[in-house]
Amino acid sequence: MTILVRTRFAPSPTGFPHVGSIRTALFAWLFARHHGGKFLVRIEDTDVTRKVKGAVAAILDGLSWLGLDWDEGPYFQSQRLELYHKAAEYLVSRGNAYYCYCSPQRLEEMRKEQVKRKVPPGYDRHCRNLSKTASPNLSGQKETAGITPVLRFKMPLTDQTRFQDIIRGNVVFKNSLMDDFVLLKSDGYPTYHLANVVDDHKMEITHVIRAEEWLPSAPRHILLYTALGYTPPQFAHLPLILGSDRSKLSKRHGAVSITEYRDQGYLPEAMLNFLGLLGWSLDDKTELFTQEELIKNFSLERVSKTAAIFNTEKLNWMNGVYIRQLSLDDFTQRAFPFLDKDLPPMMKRPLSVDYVRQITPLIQERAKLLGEVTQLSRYFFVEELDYDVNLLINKGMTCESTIQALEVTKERLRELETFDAETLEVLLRSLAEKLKLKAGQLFGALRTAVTGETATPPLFQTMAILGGERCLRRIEEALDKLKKLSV
RNA sequence: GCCCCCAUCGUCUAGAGGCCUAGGACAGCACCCUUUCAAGGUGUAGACAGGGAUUCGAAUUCCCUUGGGGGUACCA
Repeated sequence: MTILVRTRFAPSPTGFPHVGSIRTALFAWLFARHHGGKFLVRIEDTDVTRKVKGAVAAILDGLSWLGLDWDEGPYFQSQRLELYHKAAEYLVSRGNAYYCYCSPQRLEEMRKEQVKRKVPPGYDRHCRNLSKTASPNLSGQKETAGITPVLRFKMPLTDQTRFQDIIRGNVVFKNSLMDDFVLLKSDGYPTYHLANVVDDHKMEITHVIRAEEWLPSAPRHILLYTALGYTPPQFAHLPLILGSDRSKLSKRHGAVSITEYRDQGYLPEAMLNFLGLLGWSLDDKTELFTQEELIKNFSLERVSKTAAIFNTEKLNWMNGVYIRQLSLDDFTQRAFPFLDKDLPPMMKRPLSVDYVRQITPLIQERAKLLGEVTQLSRYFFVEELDYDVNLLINKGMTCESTIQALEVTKERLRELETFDAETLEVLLRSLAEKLKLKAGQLFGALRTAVTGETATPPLFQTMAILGGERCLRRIEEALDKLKKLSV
């Protein structure tokens, strides 16, 4: 009998979807899909104070954007409180949990004291034996005095807890070093530990795939499963994603939310590919994967143990590869919203799709991000060019020789009947020769005159799209600038 | 401090005792192509953290040191 694989992605809605957490989702999803299992989404919203509005929608958007579809959920822990309370009661009845009346102040002082004395910090188990040693109605007294207790797990004082992590192998923790952690907070919500264990069991999760930061909690969870009479699932603790300074990737390192990457113009295919390779690899050479190939080849056995730095350079390269692979229509369609958003608002809308489609072939292989498209093609849209006159004067040329070259060119262009790239090339190459200029010198001056840039797509194609009229006008303007400079 | 995890080029990684004078990719550099910029091509530089042990033989196994990271909450 083969067991159906069930994995889950369990983010807390305390912020926007971090690429690290999305990478975790991706691996859990890939694992489920590879095994023909189920993938579910569960929102761990048990911290009322840290909830961020819009976070759930952003998380779900991020998943959908990458094509990570889920079979169940999203479940919300805040709607499942009863389940956790039942589990808590069970633990109390079995003597595996107890109420704790210690005030936050007392706990804080205790912690300070422990740090000062250099002993391992942790709850001192002050209330652990309260119900047995004190009078039976003590709890009643405390509660009427306005103290709402928390529920703590009664940690075994001896022995060790060990488990087999799929990625890390055998891991062992001493029970005596773990404190009696909180299961139920005084506001009635469960902590992560309780809710997570109860839900993973109830949802029949077979493989808990999560980041390494959870590794130290794993033994607590295993003890909880056991105390609850559950069979623990398999665990796979993924390596962390680090920022360039080797600390856990965070806002300080720049963009961390998957939605930010989307908005900058990264392609979901590229993002998926890149994230898939962060901590996992197939072999020593394959870099490019489609979603299907990722699913087909993914395995937890090939996930590395080492934390990985998020390498934006490589992401950019990969995104460029994916952009170049797009069909022209697809690229145009994807670039369009960026042009629409980034071009000056006073320009008339809607933008001409036909015109945009003339330009995109020239931009496609030059853009690494869709967000760069506007900047790379501005002069095709904006009438006014703003550039430094000196850029018109190329190496080995003077203001005068440039003026002369542009004057002649202008005249010749004016006589032209067909203003296409081939005609322009024939004309301008021979013209450069006649003017005794290197092709680059003439073309360079012309390029700046016509686009205001020193780096553009091939000149003749660019001019053809711009059209004769606009080119002549811009050459005229360039000449004006040059003449002002020479007086 | 204590606990846990990890350790191959700057970065992502391949490597599961001889195939390794350690392979690939990004980034770097050089050259080629070329009207500029890209793209592409060719080439180059660049790593097994250190020390022991096991073995005929170690990047690969074990131990120690060092380094890095994570955890240590009525946060997840």
